[in-house]
Parts: sequence; C-alpha cells; structure tokens
Amino acid sequence: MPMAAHSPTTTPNSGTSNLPLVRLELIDVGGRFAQSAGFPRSVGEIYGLLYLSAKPLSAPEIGEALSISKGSVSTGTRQLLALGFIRKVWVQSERKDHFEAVLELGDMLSSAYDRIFKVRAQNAERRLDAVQDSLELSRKEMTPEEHALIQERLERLAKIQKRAKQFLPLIERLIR
Amino acid sequence: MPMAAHSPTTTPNSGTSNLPLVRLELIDVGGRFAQSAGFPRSVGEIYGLLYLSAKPLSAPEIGEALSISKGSVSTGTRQLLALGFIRKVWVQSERKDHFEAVLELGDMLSSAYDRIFKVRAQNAERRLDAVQDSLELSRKEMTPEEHALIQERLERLAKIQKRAKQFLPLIERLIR
DNA sequence: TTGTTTGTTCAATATATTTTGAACAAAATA
DNA sequence: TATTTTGTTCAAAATATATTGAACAAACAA
Repeated sequence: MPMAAHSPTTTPNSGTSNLPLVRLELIDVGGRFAQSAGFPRSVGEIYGLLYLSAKPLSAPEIGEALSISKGSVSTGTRQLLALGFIRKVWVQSERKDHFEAVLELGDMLSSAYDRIFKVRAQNAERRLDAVQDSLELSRKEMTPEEHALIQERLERLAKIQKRAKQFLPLIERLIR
Repeated sequence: MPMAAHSPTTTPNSGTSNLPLVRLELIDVGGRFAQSAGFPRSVGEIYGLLYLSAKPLSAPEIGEALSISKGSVSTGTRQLLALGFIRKVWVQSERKDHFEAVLELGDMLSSAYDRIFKVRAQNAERRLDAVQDSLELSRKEMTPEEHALIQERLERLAKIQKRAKQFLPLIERLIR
C-alpha cells in the first residue's frame, strides 16, 4: 500500500532469445532494482544480462537478447557507463563496441552514491536556502506570528538537513 | 544526465489560491522530494502545505489550496497517514476531518525507513535466493564452466547483500 | 574520395502513472 | 425514517516516461 506499487508486469522477456532461466531471472531482478531506484527498467536489464555473461557483449547482441531496440541499447549503455556500472572493452578483431559488467558492486555503489545522493543533498540544501530567503521577501505580506511560525519550522528542516549531512559520509565509508 | 531527469514542470500551482511565496516554494520542495522518492508529486505537495500551516486543514481546504481534486486529496492523505507523515486531528465544532503535519521529521523518516527500505531489503534477499535455486534447476542446460561462473557471481551478490544488511541498522540508529 | 559499418539523436509512438470526477458508501442530523 | 454532509473508490482522461526506428553523423576500409 505505501510504496509506489511497481506494476506486476510481464515476464522478463518473451522474445526469441534462448537464455537459461537463471539469466532471465537475474535480468528481471536488475530491471526491478533499476525501477525502484528511479531508472528505466531496461537499464537494469542490460546490467543483469551483462552481469552473468561469460564474455563481453556487443550492442546488437544485447538488443537481441533483451528484445529492445538499437536506440534503447545506446541510451541504456550510456547511462550505465556514466554511472560506472559497466565498461567498454575492446574485443579482438571486432569493430563493434563490447560491454562488460563491473563486478565490484562496492565500487559501483560508491560511484552511484557520489553521483546521486551527494548531488541530491546539495540541491536540497540550496533549495532550502532559497526558501528561507523568500521568507524574508514575503515578510510584509504576513503577521509577525505567522512569520515566526514559518521561520521556526524552516529551521527545523535545516537541522534535519545537517543531521543527514553528518551520516551520509558514514554510509559512504561503509559502502567503499 | 545520469538521474531520471525530473521534468522541469510548471510552477507549484497557478490555481486561485493566494498563498505567500514561501509557502508556494515549500509546497514545490515537497513535491519534488516526493517525486525523487518515487511518490506522486501531489503527496509531497500536501505535506509541504501542511508543514507550514499554522492550523490543521480540512480535505476541501487542501484541495482548494493546491487545486487538486477530492479524490487526489483522499488518496494522498491516506498515503501520508500510512507513512506517519501526517496526523488526523479533531477540530472543535467541525465535522470534517482535519490534517496536520507531523513535524518530527526524524520520526517520520524512521517510520518511512521501516516501511520502505526494510521491505525492499527483504524482497531483494528472497529474490536472490530464488535465483540461486533456479541456477540449480538450470544446471543441466549448461556447461560446468558456465555453472561455476554464474555461481561465483551470484555469491558476490549475496555478499554485497550481507554487507548492506550490516549497515542499514546503523543508518536506522542515526535517523532515530 | 566512395561505400560500408557502427553509433547516436530525437520526433513519434507506446507504455505506465497520476489525476479527475461521478457514483457509491458511511456517518451524522433532523 | 429521509436528507444532508463527508469520505472513498475506480473507470476514464490527462500527464509523464520510456522505447522505437528512421535519419543522421562518425569512423573505418578500400
């Protein structure tokens, strides 16, 4: 009930690919995880596929295995590369790019942490400052009581934010 | 580029409500936060509105202030109540339900933590077990080498999960 | 150079999620 | 009881997001 009930959608892929069950399942796990982290499902599926692959795969191979288009593979791999979840590798006598999963999930998570949580925390801080500024701008439109109440509540928020700032680096250390 | 680029949508609300700028801004902050946490924007907006309100508000008041429908207010308040982010309060000589924000964000976060992260961690664990089971089921369809590779990689995942389990309670303690 | 292969972009389409509002249920009043 | 007020549900509409695939660009080969 609480959480954004991620649709009980179809099975990983009913395409023509002929992967053993384990792989299909991990592809699905990846897809769901991505979704719950706010990424397109296909991004997680690509990672799931590569994670259990014995050798690097080319973009067309990925597309075929997951039954997704050229464009989606291109976009998805770009995102995963940017997050450090996969690598491009050169394969002998092949012109196509090939991709492999970065297996060190600790590293992956820490880089994802940097890119996502730190940026979010910074944005939140900047945003709250702006709100406090606009409290002063709106000062004349409100009674002193109202102003005091809002000021007090915004200060509470600022405190929470400081607390969050304290423990985020701790998580970071544990992840590395 | 990495993150799911939350649309640069319209201003908090261009409805007829006549709130001072600070409030409009905090409503927007709430909306964006909700979105980044995977909730409907309107849920965060309701909380933002209540957070800076001097007195509890009724459902129609909320709907009017945010220009959202009866149905959305009903759904949104239900979610916030379930998460412990708001409370129902009784207001003298009023038949309508009234709502106020729980100001203790620490408590809010800890209850949200319980409901969201713990459940997710449990699901992930159950899911990974299932994948390991199906590795054994697929055993005959693959070479011993392939089996060994997949087994090793799934074990890595299980390790990560144990590590995550260790530090989650730590976060929990800090949040409380 | 020209032709071929590989990779990206982005407008159009498909999919998923959120919101609405009318229909219903539940509670209170008279 | 009948009547009014308040709250919820859920199918349909609106909105937001992801995917596709054709058009383009960039890299290579000959």
